[in-house]
Amino acid sequence: MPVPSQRYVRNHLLSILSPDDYEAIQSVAEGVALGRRDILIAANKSITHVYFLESGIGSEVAATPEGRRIEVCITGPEGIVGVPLLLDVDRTPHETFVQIEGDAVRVEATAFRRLIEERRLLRGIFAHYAYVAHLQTAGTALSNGSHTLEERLARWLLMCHDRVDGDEFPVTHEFLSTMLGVRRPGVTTAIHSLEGAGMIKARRSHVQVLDRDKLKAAAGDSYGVPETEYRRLLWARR
Amino acid sequence: MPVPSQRYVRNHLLSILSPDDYEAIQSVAEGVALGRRDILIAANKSITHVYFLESGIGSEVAATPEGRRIEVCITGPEGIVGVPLLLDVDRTPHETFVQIEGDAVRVEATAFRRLIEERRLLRGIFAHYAYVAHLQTAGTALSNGSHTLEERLARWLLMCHDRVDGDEFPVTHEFLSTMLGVRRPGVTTAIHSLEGAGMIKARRSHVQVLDRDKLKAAAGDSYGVPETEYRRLLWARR
DNA sequence: TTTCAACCGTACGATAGCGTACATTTCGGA
DNA sequence: TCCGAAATGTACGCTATCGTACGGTTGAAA
Repeated sequence: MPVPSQRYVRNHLLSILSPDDYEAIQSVAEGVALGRRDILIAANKSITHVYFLESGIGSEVAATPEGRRIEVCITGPEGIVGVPLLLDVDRTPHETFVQIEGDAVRVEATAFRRLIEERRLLRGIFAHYAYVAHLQTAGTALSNGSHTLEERLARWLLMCHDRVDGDEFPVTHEFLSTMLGVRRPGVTTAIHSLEGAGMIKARRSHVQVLDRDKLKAAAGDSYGVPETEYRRLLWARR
Repeated sequence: MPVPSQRYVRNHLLSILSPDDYEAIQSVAEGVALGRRDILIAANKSITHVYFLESGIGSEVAATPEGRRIEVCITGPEGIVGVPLLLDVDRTPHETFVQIEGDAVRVEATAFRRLIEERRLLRGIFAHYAYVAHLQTAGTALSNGSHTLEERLARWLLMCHDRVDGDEFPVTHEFLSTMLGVRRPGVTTAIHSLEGAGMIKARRSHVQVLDRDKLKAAAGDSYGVPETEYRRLLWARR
């Protein structure tokens, strides 16, 4: 698959690069389609590529040796999958997989390392994203520790909504329950509650956001901190 | 206060730098004493310095506009306080304060930026630490979402124990309750439970670790992932 | 030496979420 | 068109933790 010209690239980080930096990336990048559950970064294996999502969503999951899993960060077309490589780290105990299918521009690890080493501005922009990802993970820690399931669910739906086209996206209760680290029936009732308040519409394997403002209210202060910082650091940069 | 020679420096990151890199840092650094509750990085204000702790512990706290607070990461002499600066970010919504008093070597922000820009190896080592800090925050998210209070408390005590000299350190139940995002009486009973099992000894405003192995068992899989990665990435480097 | 604020112990009803089980609905493929 | 697996709805007793309140203890400062 071809890599789009910068004019048409949908990944926000790529779109704000200098034309020169973009060309440098383009010359070593390739386009790929991402299917649901594809593993982009496998746990404890060498990281082969970084991915700039053009559409779809990737999920980073923290795991313990005993097999406990929970989502700590999600990335869509606003970011980059493969933050460890940015930090000169070749592999990670976490796994990142495709939560919602889409397309991506990807760069092989060695080429990527060379690029960020040689290009200061490129490195700076990606570093900013790495920091926002840290804020998001910290926000997840905050939420997991002190918000109700309903608030956390609302936060999660908002974060997905930010990253997809349109108001609807595929997701099952079962999937949500492992991402949030709660029971599946707990998700079912929480979804009913949001649905009853007219914020969303749930159909088998899908959720549609009906009233984003109400959903924000339901999320309370669990939503917004990393989003604000993203805007401050990564909007309208060049 | 003077900055020690590399031979005697206690901060692990500084100790593994090349002599040349250390000298470069030393020439722009100063020694400071850190008192309990001193704020090293204030929320939403320009970051003035990075701190290499020589002793003591710093706490990074995520906060929302509404005032909700919870600890997401702690740093002792194994790390660096001021990760945002590493990532080219000048300020952050989080606050970092001194949890246990001690000493530090600190470097003014502008000088630090110049150093990491010019020195590739320095940048690499610090980037590795930034990644371990991300793992720790992710571990906090995992724990907050899926471990019991007793497991989380055990994890927290182990992480402190790793960073102080000796087996005893100052901490109040009240403080722990805000760090863990739980009720203060909840901490009291959890501490009693660990104490009853002979893992720790609690005195007014202090905790002493008696049996680290048992404490590890009590923490279950909440403890260990970032610690293992720290060893892989940052032990015996030069 | 006294005082008082900080710290700690404990209790009790309330509740969010758990673990589990099982029935029902939906949809894609044979 | 039918079947089976996946997804969803619901129920029930259980447990961890909450919110709150209050009394006891300790140690540093006056």
